[in-house]
Amino acid sequence: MAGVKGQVQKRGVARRRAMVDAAIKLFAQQGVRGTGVAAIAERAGATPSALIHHFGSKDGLVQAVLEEADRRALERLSVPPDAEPTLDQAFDWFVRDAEHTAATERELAALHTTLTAENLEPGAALHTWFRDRGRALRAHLNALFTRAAADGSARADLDPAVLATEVAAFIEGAHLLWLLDPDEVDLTAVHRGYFAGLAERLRT
Amino acid sequence: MAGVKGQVQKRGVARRRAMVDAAIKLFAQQGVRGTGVAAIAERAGATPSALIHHFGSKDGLVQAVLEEADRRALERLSVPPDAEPTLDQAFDWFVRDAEHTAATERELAALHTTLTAENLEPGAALHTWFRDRGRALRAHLNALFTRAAADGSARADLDPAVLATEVAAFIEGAHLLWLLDPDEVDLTAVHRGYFAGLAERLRT
DNA sequence: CATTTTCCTGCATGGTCATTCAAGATAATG
DNA sequence: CATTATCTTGAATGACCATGCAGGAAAATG
Repeated sequence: MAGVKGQVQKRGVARRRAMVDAAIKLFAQQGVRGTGVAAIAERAGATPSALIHHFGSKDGLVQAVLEEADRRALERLSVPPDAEPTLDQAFDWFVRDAEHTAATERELAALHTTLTAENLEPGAALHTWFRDRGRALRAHLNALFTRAAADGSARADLDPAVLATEVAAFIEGAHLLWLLDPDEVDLTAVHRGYFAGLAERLRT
Repeated sequence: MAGVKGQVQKRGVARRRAMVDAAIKLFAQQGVRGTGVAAIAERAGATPSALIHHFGSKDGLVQAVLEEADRRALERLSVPPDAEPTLDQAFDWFVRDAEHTAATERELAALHTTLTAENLEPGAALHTWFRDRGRALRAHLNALFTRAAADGSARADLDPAVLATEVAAFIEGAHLLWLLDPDEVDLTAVHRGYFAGLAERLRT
C-alpha cells in the first residue's frame, strides 16, 4: 500500500485519483459487486495489479471511493455542519440541492442509491456505514423540527422524529425514482412541490 | 426447458416452486448479481444443473421470480385493478399495505427495492420492467388526484402529476429506509403521518 | 551518479461463475 | 410391462474474478 511512509509522488496521486474516479462511475452504474477491478483499472488506463498496489485490495478502493464521495458531498454543502437554519432555509436548501443534483451530479446520487441498496442486509460490508448515515440525517432533521416547534415557527403537535423520517424517505425516494426514470420524473419540481406542501402543513 | 410439451409432473412443479422461493429470498438479500445459481439450488435441495434444466438459464429464473412476485403482490391487493377509490380509501389502503408489509412481507419489499436499484441504468436487463412499473403506479396516482380534483373532494390547484410522483417517492423511500434500519424506522407510523398530512393539505 | 523508494506490468494462482453434456433415476402412458 | 417423457445428477468447460509475486521502470534522495 502506498503512502504509508516515504514520499508521495505526484504521478501516483494522479493515478489514484483516476482510479477512484473510474470506480465511482462504474460502482454507480453497476454496483460494487457488479464491477471488476479489471474494468476499473482499464478505465483509469492501468492494470489490475496497479490498482491493488495502490489500494491494497478491492475493499480498500471501495473505502477510498466512500471517503471521496463524502468529501465531494461536504464540499458542495458550503454550510457549516453545526449551523442551525430555520425551516424555510433548510427547505430551500433541500430544493436547491435537488436542483444541483439534477443538473450536474447524477453520478454521486447514483453511487449513493446503488450502494445503499447493495447494503440493506445487516451482514453486508457497508451496512453500518449507510445505516448510521441515515440515522445522522434523521437526527439532524429531528433537531430542526424540534427547534422550529420550540420557537413557535411551526406547529408543535407533530412528532418530530416521524416527520424527520418522512422527509428523509421522500428525498431518498425522489432520487431513486429520478435515477430510474429521469425523463418522466422531475427531481426539482417534486422537491418544490413537497417542501411547499410541508411548509404549509407546518404553518397551519 | 420443462413444460413446453407433454405433461407436467408434480415433483417438478414442487421443485420449481422451491427454487423460485429460494431465489426470491436470496435475490432479496444479495441481489441477482450477488447470488449464484449454486446457492439457490442448494437452498432448494437440488443442484445447479437441475435449476438450469427447469428454467433454461439464470435469466429464466429471474423472469420466473419476477412473475411470481407480481402474482403475490396482486394477490394481496384484494381490490380490482380498475377500481376507482376515493382519496381517503386510497390513502387508507396505502397505510394498511405498509402495515402488512412491515408485519409479514419484508422479503417481497426487499426484492423490489434491491432489484430496482440493481437496474437503474438504462442498459440493465430489467431496467424497462421497473421503469414502466413505476410509470404505471404514478399514472394510477395521477388519475386518483385528477378525479378527486374534478369532483371537488380535493383542491384543484396542485399538479396531479407532481403529486403522484411525490407520493410514489415517499412510499419508495420509506420502504428503503425501513429495510435499511427497521429498528429505528417505523414503516407504519411514517405512512400514517405522511398520508394524514397529505389529506389535510388536499382538503385545505 | 548511486541508492532507495515508489510505481507499474506480465504472469500465475486458486476461486467462483453459468452453462453443457452424458447418463441414470423416476414417473406417466399405452 | 414396455415405452416414452420428465426429472436429476456428476463431471467437465471456459470465462471471469481478486489477488500474489518477481522483476523492471521511473522518480526522488543523498
